[in-house]
Amino acid sequence: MLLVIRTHYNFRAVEARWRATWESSRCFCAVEDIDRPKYYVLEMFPYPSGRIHMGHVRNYTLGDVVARFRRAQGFNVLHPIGWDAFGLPAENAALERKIAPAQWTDSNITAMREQFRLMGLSLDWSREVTTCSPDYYRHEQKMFLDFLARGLAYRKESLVNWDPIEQTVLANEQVIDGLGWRSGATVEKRLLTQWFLRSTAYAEELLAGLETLDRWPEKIRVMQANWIGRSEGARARFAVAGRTDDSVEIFTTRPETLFGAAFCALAPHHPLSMALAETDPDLAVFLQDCNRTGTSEATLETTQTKSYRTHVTVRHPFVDTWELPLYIANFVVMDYGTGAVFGCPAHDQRDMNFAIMHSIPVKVVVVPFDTDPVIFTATLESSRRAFEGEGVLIHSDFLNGLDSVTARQTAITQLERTGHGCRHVQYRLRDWGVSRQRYWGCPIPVIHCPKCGIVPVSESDLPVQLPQDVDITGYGNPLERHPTWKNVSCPLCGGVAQRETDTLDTFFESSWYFLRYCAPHAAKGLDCTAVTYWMPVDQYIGGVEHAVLHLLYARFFVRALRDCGYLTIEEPFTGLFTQGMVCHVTYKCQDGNLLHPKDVIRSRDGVMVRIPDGAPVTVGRSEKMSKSRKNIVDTAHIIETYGADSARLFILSDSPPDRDLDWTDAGIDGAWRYINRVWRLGTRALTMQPVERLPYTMLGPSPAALVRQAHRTIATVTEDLEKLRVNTALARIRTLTNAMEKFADDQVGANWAYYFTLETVVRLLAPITPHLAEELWQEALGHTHLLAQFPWPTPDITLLVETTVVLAVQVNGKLRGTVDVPKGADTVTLEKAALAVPTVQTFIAGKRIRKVIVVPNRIVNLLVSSS
RNA sequence: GCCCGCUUGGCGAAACUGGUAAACGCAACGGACUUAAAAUCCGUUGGCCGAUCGGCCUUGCUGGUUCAAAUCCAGCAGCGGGCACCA
Repeated sequence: MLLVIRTHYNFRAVEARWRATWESSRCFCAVEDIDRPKYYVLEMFPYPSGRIHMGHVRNYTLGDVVARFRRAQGFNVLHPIGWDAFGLPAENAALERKIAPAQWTDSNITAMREQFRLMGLSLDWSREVTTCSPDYYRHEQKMFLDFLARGLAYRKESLVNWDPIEQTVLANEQVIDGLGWRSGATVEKRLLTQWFLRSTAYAEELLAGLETLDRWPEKIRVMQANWIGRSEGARARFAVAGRTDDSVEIFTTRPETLFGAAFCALAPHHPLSMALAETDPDLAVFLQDCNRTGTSEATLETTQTKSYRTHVTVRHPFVDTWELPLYIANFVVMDYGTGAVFGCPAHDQRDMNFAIMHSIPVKVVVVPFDTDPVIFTATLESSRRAFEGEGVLIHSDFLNGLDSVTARQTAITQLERTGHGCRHVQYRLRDWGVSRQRYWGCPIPVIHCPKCGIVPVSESDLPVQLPQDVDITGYGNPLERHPTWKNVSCPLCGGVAQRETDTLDTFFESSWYFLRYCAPHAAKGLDCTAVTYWMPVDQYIGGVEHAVLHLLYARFFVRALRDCGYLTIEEPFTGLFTQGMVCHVTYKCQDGNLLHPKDVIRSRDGVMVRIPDGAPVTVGRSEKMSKSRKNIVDTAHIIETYGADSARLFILSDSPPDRDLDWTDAGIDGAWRYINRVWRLGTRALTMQPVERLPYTMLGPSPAALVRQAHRTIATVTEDLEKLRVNTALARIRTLTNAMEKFADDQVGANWAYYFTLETVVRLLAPITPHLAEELWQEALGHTHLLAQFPWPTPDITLLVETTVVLAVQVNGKLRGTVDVPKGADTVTLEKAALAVPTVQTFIAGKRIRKVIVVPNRIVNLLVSSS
């Protein structure tokens, strides 16, 4: 059918048509094929909030560009999607709207699935996975049991944020300025027995593995390395004076400063602190006081150092007769190292501050190299600035005269020899607490039996399903309060027992969903053949906010699964791309209230005003789109007005994908205009005489130049897309379409050159604006098969070779002219050509040429001096 | 406090390994078409000076290396991100 020439592209009809064709042809469904190289591209799966936002559009469009590009390159592409469906918002919705979390989640998924479809993404919907489905979480319950059997899952007491009004545990994000987000009650710290995964067992491996991730952003690797936080040092034991059984074990990175020790301090939750409090009522009060401190960052920042001097003293590990005071201090954290420190005021600023507060004497044991110890000591004491650098040891018995690096090793050796300590590598990384006292999560499949203790649910009883009939009130844990669900008989003794009512952290589901996509309907959780074929993910794309938690948990989880025999890989994601945020300016009217972009319009004078009354509006800086800033642009509305291709094109234009992007109305208009320009280029092909393919050598000069430019564009766009530089790829394509618009002549082969160039543009645009490309491919170019299944173009490399180059000519380093020269010309020819440039001659006339620098194919620099 | 980034026209940006700074786009301005508007098309657009040809300056700031620096080095400033009583 001939295309009717119109000035406007009917995106509604075109997009709907090709979407339907792709879907019915199932051309995006992946099938394992060991004869073809695979490519696994994955965007971080969405939480089903109910609507897709611009961040999603950016994320999935980028992924789709990669998927379509790699598919065209001949890879067997896996590009799946699913839903990260457990989590707190569903419970909030249940509370606010009296709708069951499952129902709320389901209807959100239905709505979002439709919105994703409208974007024309080349997703394999046959592999859709929903994490709140028992078919999904039954497998992670099995994994949990395997972890438990291997000692990778365990229980221990841990501090949680406790809301005394809601009688519930709060996540850190739910604690705002030390208060519960809903109740406003002061949040307390409570010790609760919780489930943990032993992620610290993999600290070294997770750190070393970062070295192999050369297709990850450096920034993310640094963040993970810092998070894991490896420190080398020693543990040392200080015996408690007068109590033969008790000792205080500390960790230090500076064991060489032990002779400068002035005190020891314990965390309030240290077992010895608790033990001492039993016979010391003042200490008990102090410990209670410490528990009341909030956990938010703001609170931590303003928290004063609080400490308590106990009645006991501890003995120095190197000098048995030397006794040091023992403090309990709130700045010592229980879950790092041993929960105890020794204080060395002269060489640690925080210890110095502590010493000042408690009038503890300062003993200098390290002086900077080539410095007088007496003068230095005096200066340090008066300035009250600790010296934390390297230097020479003094007043330190067997360490005297050593440099601090050597002394560190000597001190450790001595600790080990005397049995008072040992070398130790400490990580900042903590074990992953996976317990949540929440309803909408995966139930932890264990049973608590008064006789048998913790009993795993037997495999045949999986999944442990969430009850449907829960009452979500906002108080306590709904599973705990459910009348019958938790009551079961013990699988071992058959006696009365209770289910675990904690559910798993939602990061648990996201730690293995990418494995499930490989065989989403398999009876086993992981199908070994499919996982071996598809994994690892070749290109993972998502927001930088997951740089540490999700990406680190997943890396740990895959290793834990490996050790349980599920798979053999180590790193789940060999390529990672972190996209920037989508931002928008904020609008504020004079009363200080924020206004939504749809309530604001540009007046005739060019200033922004409020829509109903024309009241002036101030434009604030561009910030990440969010409800609270009222700067969200509605995705559905944009797609409805401009079409998916325009939205995709805009979001990929201009800004490099890893940087933040400003959403502007002008920008989306510009994308829409460009789509129409390409459309018109397509319609122009229809008016041409039937096109006959001509060999390049028969083309006239101008058609030949266009064809050459098309080949060059193929080469550069391919290179750009390999590196996800979509903005520059688009700039190249635009340059080519600009040339097409200007191209008008009747030289030999003009029609062929135009047709070929149009075909090139269409093929290069296919990953970016797939509907438009498919339409032009079939309707304007006359192809009868799907472009979505057609190979990527390859440039004719013989046409990429330039015969001439523009030589820049500088005089004394300043550009004075250019000249066309044959490519590869020798230096003598280049120098001659350079000297002949008229604009150059005016600058060298009457001057002496001292030196000539010739860089073939690039530049000639003439150094002249007057006279 | 510690650790990372980043800084180029009015704006988003480009520039391979040090070799013609500002490609591509947005906005703006001028023009064509139109009764008019929109759409479209054609121009101009880093700054300063100069009638034109042209000249001088210009990649956060100050220095350095080099025939040549947005790019490399040192110091400083500003912005952003991560971690944070981590011993």
